[in-house]
Amino acid sequence: MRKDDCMELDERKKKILKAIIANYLETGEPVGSRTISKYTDLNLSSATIRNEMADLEEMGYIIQPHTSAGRIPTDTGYRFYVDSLKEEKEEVEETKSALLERVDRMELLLKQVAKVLAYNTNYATMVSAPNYKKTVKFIQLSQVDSENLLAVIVVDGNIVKNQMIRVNEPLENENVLKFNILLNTFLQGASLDDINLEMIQTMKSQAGEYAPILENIFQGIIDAIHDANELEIYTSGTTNILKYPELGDISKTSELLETFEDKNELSHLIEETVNKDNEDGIHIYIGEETPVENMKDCSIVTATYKMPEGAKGTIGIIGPKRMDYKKVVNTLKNLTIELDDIFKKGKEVNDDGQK
Amino acid sequence: MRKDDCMELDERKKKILKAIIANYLETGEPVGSRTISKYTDLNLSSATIRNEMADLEEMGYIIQPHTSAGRIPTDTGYRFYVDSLKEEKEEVEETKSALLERVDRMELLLKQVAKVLAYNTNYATMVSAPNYKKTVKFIQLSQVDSENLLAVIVVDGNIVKNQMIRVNEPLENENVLKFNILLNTFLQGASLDDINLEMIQTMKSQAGEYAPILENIFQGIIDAIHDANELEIYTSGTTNILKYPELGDISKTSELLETFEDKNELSHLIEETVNKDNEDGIHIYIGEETPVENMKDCSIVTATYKMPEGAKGTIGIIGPKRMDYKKVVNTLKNLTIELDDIFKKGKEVNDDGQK
DNA sequence: ATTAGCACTCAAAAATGGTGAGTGCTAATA
DNA sequence: TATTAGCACTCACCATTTTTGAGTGCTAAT
Repeated sequence: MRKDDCMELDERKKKILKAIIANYLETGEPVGSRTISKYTDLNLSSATIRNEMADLEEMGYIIQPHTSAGRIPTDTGYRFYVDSLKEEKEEVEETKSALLERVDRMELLLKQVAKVLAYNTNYATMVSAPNYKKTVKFIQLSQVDSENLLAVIVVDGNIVKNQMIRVNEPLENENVLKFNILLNTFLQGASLDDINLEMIQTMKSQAGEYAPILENIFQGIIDAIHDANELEIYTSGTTNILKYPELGDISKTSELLETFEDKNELSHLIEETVNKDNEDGIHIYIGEETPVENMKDCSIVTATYKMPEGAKGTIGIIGPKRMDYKKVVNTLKNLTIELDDIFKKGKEVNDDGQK
Repeated sequence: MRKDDCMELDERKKKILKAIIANYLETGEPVGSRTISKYTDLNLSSATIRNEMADLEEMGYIIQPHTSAGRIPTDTGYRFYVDSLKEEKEEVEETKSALLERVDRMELLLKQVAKVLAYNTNYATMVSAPNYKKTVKFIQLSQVDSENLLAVIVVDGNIVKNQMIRVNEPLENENVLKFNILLNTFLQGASLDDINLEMIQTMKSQAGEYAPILENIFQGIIDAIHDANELEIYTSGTTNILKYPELGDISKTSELLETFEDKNELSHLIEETVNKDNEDGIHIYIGEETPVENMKDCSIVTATYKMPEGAKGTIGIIGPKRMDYKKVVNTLKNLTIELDDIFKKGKEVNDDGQK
């Protein structure tokens, strides 16, 4: 490196670096100079390549797992590769996912998306429910038996929450009716934020002698909305993680699996991806870049889908750093497009004549 | 073996066999004659033990993984050991599970049981919902928006099922009311079996012009009850499976995990344990004894819990054959007792004054 | 019936050695 | 000046051998 020590990669280096990484993605073996010498169209001898590789190593793009072995990409290397992919013309090919028939309940739909994604990519996948501020669409209180009131709360997106409420003595039928009217009058269209002390007071005063019970009911409802607001995450294909022993020893893999089962950590990740929006909604975390401790040896690719109301959710995969980023990104894009479509249609259908 | 070739185990052999297995359970290493010679209180030289061990091997209780190694138990050996445990005085010690506070919803309760069990035993655990014939306790139909009817169905045990039903045009309010009365009149207390063609016909005739819609509603309700009747299974601690590499290579482990995720196979197993009842509700499957193909290298221990109505469910663990059976059985017994209690109390509370 | 003693076995660990892919460096070349 | 050919060197990987030690079965003595 005489010319210019702090210069950026010149065209040739780029080509070589890409070739190295592409090759490594295919084979999983450290790639040597001779291989590249033939692999690329620029006719260079292995010696020249070796010099260039030495430079690339010095710059931190590649590394030797041990002396006298070929090179493998560093996180920085992967990052370069992934970024360079974006500049290429993208032909979003069709992914097979006719599986995605119309599903009524959000939960089933998302679970299915997770499955399809896992099936298509062979990685561990996660799908988050859209994070919009849920507002109450409909509340129904019913006396189930002498001691149990059932509050059924439907929030938009037709997510249904049930909440059993213990009461000491059964309410009379007409009182249940009254309550229902009261509740719906005040709460329809309300989000969690809207339910403030003032509103509660007003409602209590209107409930008269049943105010104490109302207390109970409120708690139930708040719990339910709270519940609905919680970031729900569905995962699939977690056992795929076992297929990539490069992720390290069993104990690490096991920790990874636990992180997945747990889902708490995942929700951080997902919140980040949703908030840090960018052009096409695709986020790629490589190795150390990931915010989840246990996944520093993996890569994470996520995509954001949007609902017409503006709510957003995330679908994503987690796999080894050595992954077919092109294909993964493609699949994710396709799925988000499909999801967006489903929601758009759902919207059209759902809202006709109601608002 | 001169005395009597086909004789049962004499007292000494039993003692030795137990010692071998107990030791193996602890260490996981093949156990040799010298170890036993010191381990037991019967003062015998290693040579004598060796002779006895040769006999035990011939009888199929233990085996050498290779010549000139110690012995490890066969499935038959484990079986003997486990059976002999039963005869001992059992002091059911307390397990720590104050975690089990009162939980309202069955689903949460069972999930928690699975967790507690996994936490206490460090094995993969499964818990099945009780399998009683669910009967409808309460049905509520409501118009959620212009196109969606929500059927809320409560079956006993306060399990709530929601079912969105698409309709082409909204029902008038009073019709919804009518439907509710109609539905509850006919269906309250009915099990899935009770809903036959005749009943449907009768109801249809009473529904008058809305009969076609009824069709739709029925399907929804049948689906829901069906759903409720399905054997639900909750698992936990599945990653514990990774901790026991003795279960074989990664690919086998991975298959096992998939079986667990899938839950279909598990339901067979659980049905069997529930039906093949025995004295204390404990079932132990060792190795080849298990009905699930993928688990031939594991042991499965299950316990049955009972609800006052007679419904039964299963909790169980899956681990390596080399497992602390005593502790596991203990933990299971404790948990079932606790579960039985919870349900009994629930019953008392629930049924007062209703029937 | 039990035991001491001894030769034998064999898995697992450690030592050994060969192979080859790949490197860095130097000197020759275009 | 950039490229290349050539060469010595490194080191993971593999297969083979050696060593070790726990454990056995058998026999003869108690």
